[in-house]
Amino acid sequence: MEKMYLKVEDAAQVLKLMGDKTRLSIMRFVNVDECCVCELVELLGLSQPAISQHLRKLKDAKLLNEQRKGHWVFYSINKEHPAIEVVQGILDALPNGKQELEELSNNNLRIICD
Amino acid sequence: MEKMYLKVEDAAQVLKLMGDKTRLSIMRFVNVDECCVCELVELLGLSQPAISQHLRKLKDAKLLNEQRKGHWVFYSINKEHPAIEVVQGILDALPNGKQELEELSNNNLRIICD
DNA sequence: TTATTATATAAGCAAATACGAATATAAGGT
DNA sequence: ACCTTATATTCGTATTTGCTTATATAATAA
Repeated sequence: MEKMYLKVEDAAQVLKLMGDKTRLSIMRFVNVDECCVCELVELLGLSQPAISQHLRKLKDAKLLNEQRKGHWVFYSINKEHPAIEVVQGILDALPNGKQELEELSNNNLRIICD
Repeated sequence: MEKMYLKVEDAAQVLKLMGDKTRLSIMRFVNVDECCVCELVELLGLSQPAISQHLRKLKDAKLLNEQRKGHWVFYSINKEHPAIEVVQGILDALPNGKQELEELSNNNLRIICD
């Protein structure tokens, strides 16, 4: 199998999106488990519109999948993204969000749907 | 050896810097071989001040080393950077700059100092 | 010294960005 | 139908960004 290269412009777009600490942490969290907006608001300490706007950019770039479950909209990492290996390489170099998500659980702030 | 994680803020800074197609290509080129400013100007088709300003940002972030040789200032990738593995992972996913640098050579536009 | 070449810096500006406030939409419960 | 909760969108704004133009600095050669 021949190695596929990303286009420089496409890679730059992904890196620019991940080059913001809020969005980078969103990716850290959804890399552990899908998250709904209110969980990310809680985890990141920003306003709901701010989080929604970041999520929209990540979704527009196909880095995230969106799935509504009742009241909530859950976001998950898109493992089919052409740059997924680069994305995972980046996230692997960071402390993942597992611990923070567990703290959310302990405070009964996690949303469980199914 | 215990795995060292980057801080989210530090990683975000590196990604933001690489999230610009001009700077990302600068990194592609210096990853092949050290380059002077005028070579990068030629390769990237931007003004000398524009390139200088991009180089300064990369240098300030310690992603690049600077070395003067006579008239010229050569920039090379800093292999000691804490995020170097992430950086290399990104560059490995891109077509490297070898071919474009060879074309420069063929047009006698490469600067050879030592 | 003066001229030339390579690079850096400063100033100004248009475009992009990240945010909050206010408002709109969507879903479920009463 | 109404209310509440979760999310999205719109708008205004302060900040940042990437570039150009003009100028300054650094190194070498004549």
